[in-house]
Amino acid sequence: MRKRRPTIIDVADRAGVSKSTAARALAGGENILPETRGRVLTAAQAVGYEPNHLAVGMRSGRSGMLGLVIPDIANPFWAEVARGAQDRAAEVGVSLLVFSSDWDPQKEENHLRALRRARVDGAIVNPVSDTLDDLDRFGLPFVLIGSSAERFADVSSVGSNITQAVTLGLDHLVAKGHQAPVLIVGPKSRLARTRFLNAVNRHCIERDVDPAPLLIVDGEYTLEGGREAMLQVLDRPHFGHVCVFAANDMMAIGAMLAVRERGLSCPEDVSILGFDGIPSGAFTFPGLTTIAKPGRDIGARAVESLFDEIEGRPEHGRVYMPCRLIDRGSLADLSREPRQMVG
Amino acid sequence: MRKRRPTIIDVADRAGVSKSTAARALAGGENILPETRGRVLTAAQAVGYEPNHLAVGMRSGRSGMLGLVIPDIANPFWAEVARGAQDRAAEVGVSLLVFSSDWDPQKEENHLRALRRARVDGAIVNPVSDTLDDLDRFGLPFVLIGSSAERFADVSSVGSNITQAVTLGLDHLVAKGHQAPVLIVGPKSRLARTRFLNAVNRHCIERDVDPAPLLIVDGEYTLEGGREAMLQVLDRPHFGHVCVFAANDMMAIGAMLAVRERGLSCPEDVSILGFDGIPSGAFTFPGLTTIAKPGRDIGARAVESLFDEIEGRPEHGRVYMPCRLIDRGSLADLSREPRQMVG
DNA sequence: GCGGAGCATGGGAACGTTACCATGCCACAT
DNA sequence: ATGTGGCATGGTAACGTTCCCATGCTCCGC
Repeated sequence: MRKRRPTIIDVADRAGVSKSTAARALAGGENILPETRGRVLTAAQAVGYEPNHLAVGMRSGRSGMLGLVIPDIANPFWAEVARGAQDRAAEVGVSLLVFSSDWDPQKEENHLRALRRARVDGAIVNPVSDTLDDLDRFGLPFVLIGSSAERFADVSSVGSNITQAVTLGLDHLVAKGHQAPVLIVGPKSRLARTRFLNAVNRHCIERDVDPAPLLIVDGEYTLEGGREAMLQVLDRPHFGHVCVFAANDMMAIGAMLAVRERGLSCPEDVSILGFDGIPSGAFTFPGLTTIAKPGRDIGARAVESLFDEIEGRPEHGRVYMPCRLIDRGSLADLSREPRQMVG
Repeated sequence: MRKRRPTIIDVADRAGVSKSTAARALAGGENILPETRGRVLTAAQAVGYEPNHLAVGMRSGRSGMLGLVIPDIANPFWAEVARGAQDRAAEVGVSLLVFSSDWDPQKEENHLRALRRARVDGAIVNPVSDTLDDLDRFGLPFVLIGSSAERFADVSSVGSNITQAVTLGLDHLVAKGHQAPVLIVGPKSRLARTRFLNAVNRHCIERDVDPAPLLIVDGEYTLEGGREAMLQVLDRPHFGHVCVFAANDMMAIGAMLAVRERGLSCPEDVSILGFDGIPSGAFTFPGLTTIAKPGRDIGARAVESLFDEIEGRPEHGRVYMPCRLIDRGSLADLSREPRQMVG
């Protein structure tokens, strides 16, 4: 037989006051005798009172919970995002309901329904569906995250700053003496591919370089996709040091495996630059030099924006979080060596 | 101005019935005219009714939420556990409140308090504190997970089967022609170290081998810890092929880096067997052969046990989930080669 | 000396749901 | 014809909290 959990009435009784007074004391409100408050606090401690958030949410309309819908909590990047959101939410005593959608619109819809029913105060969503119907029906404040959020204008969203990231990467390559990197990018269907290539083009034009001759190779956003793309590159006739900029760390690591498979070595024969910043980039040999997306910051900032949204001061714009370079050794330094004239 | 969310009364009014009848129809209960139920369901659909779980939880005493407190959601193993728990919970329409304790008893306590206040129906906890005080005070059904749970007897807990895992690993090593592996284990203070070594001893005795001569090397449970341990092994005078069984994938990967650092190669000169099954074990070259802990299954089984606990049919014992071997190539096959006589 | 301001406290409604009991109706057996 | 049982439905209390208003008291100024 599990015993009943103490309520504010138990506290009030023990302190010899009414439940209104007990509530006032616990809320730290005004108009209460310090001595009375002390009695109530002592009583609450004594009976082991814990406020019932269900009741609070019911009465106040604020459940103190937020929803987080990401593709997969077991994916390192999304786990980082979740962690950032969690930490920021915990600072203000808010709990997070976490769901994984597996890039499946049906699951996404189910999860959003669960969030509506749980009466979360708002939600952070990496949208899978092409439309915002489910989210509109959501009828609650929400903030989108990730690159897929960029399809929707006039909605609050948080993502990484691809333009800045690409600039960072390409400038670093140039500083290390590399020219015209081969670009290993995702499949044509993916929005992220277009945005990555656009950023590269913009950067080249800004630096007065013609982006047209850059070699672009396709592949799935996976280890195997990167490996195949790299094999394709190595099997083309080529000359001198090869430099590769992969749109994703998985592909970059796959490319590194391919290099070794062909009996070449990184970074002596091939330089590889990744993009994501997954921790396991440190597990390869040499460690993967990459541009890290600020997953944790994105999660934290999304919670921040969501609070704004909830408080009724929405920004309705996209926030771009800056990326940073992690230098681990997969890039050769050719800047001291004699330049190879091309063309 | 955000408009009020429809309640069961709105549904009842629109269907022209009382809220009792509406509730019965929605609950799919007995004693209701099929035609009436139809009208109610249509009305619910029309007004976009979503049951308020806060109110349900308040009235029924079941919030439909579970708590999950793990060390770090950004750690691949724990992310897998979370994913497994999530999926199992979602099957029955239960939501998960996820918290990261960072192995910090203070944070653990705060998270448990948050769970109590949210009135979750139960919690799954990887315990950090040495005592169960916080959990006892929890006053709710709970299930422990992970190896740190084994400190506590007479409590429901779920973890991986270390004994079976070690048997699997050592038998596999023998099948590949290896003898007397060097054991790279964690620091003396850790409980997991003892349990790992005990399992090795038991296995040796069972297979009629003297475990005494096995070389045991210490290190932190990190990449660097594994690297240093391996360097130590390689710098000792040794002879022939070296075989290493690391108690953790991170250490195994660190060991692999050390091998390459000394100009040797894996698996030609050194064979390495890991333990954990983190996905990034596939990123090394060669891929890490390892014994995978069933993180997802552990999470799912913990939810299962927690349901039992909640329903009042507690088992109060430890469940050991079987591990499996992932063969990726970091072990040389010496079984066809001439045996090296030792001693 | 008395009215009213100001403060500490108490009483009660409301949030949305479910569980229980009451009501009214029809059909069937006596 | 009348009691009885079963079934569809309605009414209402209760879950634990907060918020608003009422009450009673003290203290101050006229």
